[in-house]
Amino acid sequence: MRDQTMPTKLLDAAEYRMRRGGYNAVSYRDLAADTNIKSSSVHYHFPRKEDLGVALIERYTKDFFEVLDKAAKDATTPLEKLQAFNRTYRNALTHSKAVCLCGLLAAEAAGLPEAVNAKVEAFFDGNIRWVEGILPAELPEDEKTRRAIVIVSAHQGAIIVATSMRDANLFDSATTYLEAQIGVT
Amino acid sequence: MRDQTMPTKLLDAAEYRMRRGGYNAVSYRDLAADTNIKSSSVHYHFPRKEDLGVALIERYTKDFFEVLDKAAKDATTPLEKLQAFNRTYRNALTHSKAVCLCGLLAAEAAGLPEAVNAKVEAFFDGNIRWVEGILPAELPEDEKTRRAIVIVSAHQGAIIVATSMRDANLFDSATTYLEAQIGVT
DNA sequence: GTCTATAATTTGATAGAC
DNA sequence: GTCTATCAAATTATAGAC
Repeated sequence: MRDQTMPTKLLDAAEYRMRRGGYNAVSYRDLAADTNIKSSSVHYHFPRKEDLGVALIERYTKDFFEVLDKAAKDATTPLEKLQAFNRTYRNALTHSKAVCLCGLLAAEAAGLPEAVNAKVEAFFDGNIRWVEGILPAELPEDEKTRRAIVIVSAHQGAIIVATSMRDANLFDSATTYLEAQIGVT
Repeated sequence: MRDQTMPTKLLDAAEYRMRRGGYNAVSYRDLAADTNIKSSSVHYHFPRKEDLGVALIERYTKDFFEVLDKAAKDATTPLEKLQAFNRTYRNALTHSKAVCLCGLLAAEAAGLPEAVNAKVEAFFDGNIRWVEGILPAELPEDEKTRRAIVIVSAHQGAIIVATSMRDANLFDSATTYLEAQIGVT
């Protein structure tokens, strides 16, 4: 694995902090300390905090859908595809031991720059459309939309509840039940 | 309606701000301005911010379960009781146009005082146990727990997704589907 | 209970040298 | 690209008068 560029190191540090404490839990001085440069140098890469936030969500969203598409690559049935979606969220919880960046920022929306909120909305819009696309073709469009929203909402809620109760098994309890319903027409 | 005491006014202002921007979006100076006193006077009522946070979650939790029990008072079937639970969350979204205080603080947990996190956990624990209590008696305990977690998670997620997408109907789309499953044994 | 005054720290951000 | 130096504003919090 070759050396990371400074912007990448900064985004890594920012993602770690922001997914645990939220937007305001990330400061330029913390990021500078994390990457062994000075805070003024952080401003060179991301002039305003809003720029950092937007870049972070863009990378997070891109990575999310790459992992998701890879996980769903060999899946053929709606159930297998839903399991790939589930694993992608579960991996975020297991490996990062943190909530979804966009779930957290969505909750904090009122205090955030509009450019940041727009990127968060796009993440959810993409999530819902992806899930709509894997549901059984015979379902009517509005029913697909409804179920996609349930599935995305339940995954977002499950990752928050599991994190709060410090028990990752709660995530599986919540999402396994969803799987049992996916095939039902 | 008689005059509110200053602690109540402060908690009202704090709840409004915290449910929109999170824990760090609430400052003593903002609360002082909201209630027409000085920030040092706010410290008289809540010496440390942690005290304010704990008091706010305690009140929020008490109010939540009072509204919930009242809404479920005349409900007899599991479905009717679930609908009361659903209405309680939906009211929070409709009237406050904000996410659940505890859902937001759970997501920000890593940056918050331990006393605050403990109160947030207790809110979720109470939520899950309440829903377990309304599920059909013939279900095995572990299945009741599983379904309670799905229901609480889905409501938390739905309020966040609906807020982010600025469409309260998404909340109904997500939760109506849950209702259709409640009676299934 | 509320005020004035103030302390100590942190924050996002900029100017200009190397 | 990174540094030193600095800034203005905001933050939590305290001391002491009324």
